Amino acid sequence: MIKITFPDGAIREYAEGTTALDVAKSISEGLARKVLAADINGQVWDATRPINNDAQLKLLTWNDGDGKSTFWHSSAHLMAEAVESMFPGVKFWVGPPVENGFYYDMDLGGRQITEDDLHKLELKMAELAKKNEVYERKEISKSDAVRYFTEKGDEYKLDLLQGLNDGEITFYSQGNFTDLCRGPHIPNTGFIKAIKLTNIAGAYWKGDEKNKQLTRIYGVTFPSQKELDEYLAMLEEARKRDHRKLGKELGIFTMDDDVGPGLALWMPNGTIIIEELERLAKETEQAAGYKRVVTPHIGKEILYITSGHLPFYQDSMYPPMELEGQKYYLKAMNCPHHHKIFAAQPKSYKDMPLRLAEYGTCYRYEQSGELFGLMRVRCLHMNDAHIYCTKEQFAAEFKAVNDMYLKYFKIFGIDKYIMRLSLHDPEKLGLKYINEPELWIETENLVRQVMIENKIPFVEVKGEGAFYGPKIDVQIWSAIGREFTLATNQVDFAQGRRFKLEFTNKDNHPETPLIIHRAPLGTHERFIGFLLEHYAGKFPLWLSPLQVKILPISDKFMDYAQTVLQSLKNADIRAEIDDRNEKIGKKIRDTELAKVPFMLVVGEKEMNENKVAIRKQGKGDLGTKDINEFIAEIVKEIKDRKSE
RNA sequence: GCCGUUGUAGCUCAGUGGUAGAGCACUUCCUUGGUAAGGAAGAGGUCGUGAGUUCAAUUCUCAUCAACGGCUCCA
Repeated sequence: MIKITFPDGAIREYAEGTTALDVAKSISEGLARKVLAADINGQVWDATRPINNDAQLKLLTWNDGDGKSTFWHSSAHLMAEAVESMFPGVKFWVGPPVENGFYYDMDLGGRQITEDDLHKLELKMAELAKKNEVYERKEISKSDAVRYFTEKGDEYKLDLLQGLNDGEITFYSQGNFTDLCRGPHIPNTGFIKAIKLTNIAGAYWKGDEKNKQLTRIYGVTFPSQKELDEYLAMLEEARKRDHRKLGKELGIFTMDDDVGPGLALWMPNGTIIIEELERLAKETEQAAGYKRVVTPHIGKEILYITSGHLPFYQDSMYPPMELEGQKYYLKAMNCPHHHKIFAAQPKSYKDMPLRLAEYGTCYRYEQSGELFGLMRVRCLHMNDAHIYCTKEQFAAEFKAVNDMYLKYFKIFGIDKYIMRLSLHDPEKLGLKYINEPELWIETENLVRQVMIENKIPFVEVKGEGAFYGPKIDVQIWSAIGREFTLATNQVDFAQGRRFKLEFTNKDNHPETPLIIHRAPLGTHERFIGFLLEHYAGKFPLWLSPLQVKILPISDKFMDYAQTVLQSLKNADIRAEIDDRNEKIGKKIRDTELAKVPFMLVVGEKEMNENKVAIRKQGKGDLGTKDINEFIAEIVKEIKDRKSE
């Protein structure tokens, strides 16, 4: 007998070789029908795999992350079985679960798969799922595994085998499909009741663009049709929040073929938001001791040779223009210009820290396939600043920048984000990263220390650093689930020396400053793209391009509407009159859909009492008020930048 | 940049080897209406661009540009 310990601490005895499924059955048949896998001593196992020793056991169902992953991993195998039946000879690479479903990478041997095929594959999968095919686990020796895939001529699985040791190799089979796989899997295919293959994509083998491109099929499956329907409805809702759709509807920005890809044109409504954001940034930075500067959009080649950007990023800069025998580049970053401002006058330790801020316009020749609405563009306006400081000042300055992030996040009600400490990859020193191994370690520790001391939660990721130093990136997600860096706070130990930046320290010796690059509001493009999705287009009052719309009941009250408009304008409130020849219901509907925060309905009653009938977007009728009282209230709301 | 898909009116989308349609938006007229769509009429597109096949191309083929879904990349 063996002892099984349950999550609640209960211990029960079972025969040696019992399975998680047996355990579940001993509790209830209903539970057994839902068990997908089991957590045995912290490892996820097949529910049907014999347990031979005492163990901690947690039964995993659809409601557990690991249960879901197992379900989707098994679905990938089911899809592979269907693909193999339709495309004999197909070779598979890997097929893992992902955040919302699974994919499988495959080499179709020159054949093409179409959207029509996806539907056929779904039907085939459903047919196979109904057979309740059991996922069978088999331990196999490395030599047998190598022989199996050599006979099959499958170079991909042979490549995978290279990295595995004898004794840790398992095969899983269901129906006619056998795959090299560490598992685990759900008990049988019958659990998979609802199937949607979402798209076909190319994916480089091992994620390296020099390698062959494989075909990747993405899909998602569920234990019931209802859950699939809910998922599809959720996607539909997300699409409604897509900043590209909302940006067009609300007249925020537009793109035009004749201007060029990735070059957003800010329309009047979008420009109002930009100006409000810049006002916020200016106020905040001034209070935090920053000084504003303005620099040109271009610079000579030598500037970017000195900064060290050119060898790393030449391909993603717009090609240079030649004038007077000199090459000029459109600036892809503001730092070199700012460094030159630092260098323009001699500095002493008394000038430090020096914080130079600019909403700088940068141009980056991003790869065509990378462009994505406002989130990834070729012309961007960065909430940029560079802080030149001594080593002693660094921790306080770095923390102050982090505090500024948090202050902004509070204003915008941003609570879903992750701070990521982005580190260098030692294997890519000299290639992607400045070849200063010790300085890397030193500054990375410096940043890590600041984060730990200030108890700021963060994750660490290797290979995401800037070429000149480590950074803290704030990661956010767009409405359709793509991950983006919203803000960034970077340490630079390289450029100060490269530009021979110096200040005279207390001992009257020249010293090179540390530099912090920071952009808490990211770029206007990405930030407004994010805000559109964050607010679903319903901007808070202070950011809303149009704050108040006046809706006269009929044109008899147009004169009164004009006096109301004038009062609002005198208080710097962005307001308009809906002077169309339409009924009030129609005007309300259109103004609601345009997401204007306040509507003021004015008719005979209001005119006689010098009042306005207030209607709030999404909230409906709020009753009447004296016009000055209303103005006083919303002026305060605007000034406080209330996010609701 | 790579793989795949798409491109018809301002927007959302039908449609066809014989040079095009709907709804909304827009304009005009009627209506002057009290909290999410009043009525009528009208205007608007060389069907992304270029070439080829054809008696004839928006439709078929190729190229190109752009967008979209991914991959790679992101100072």
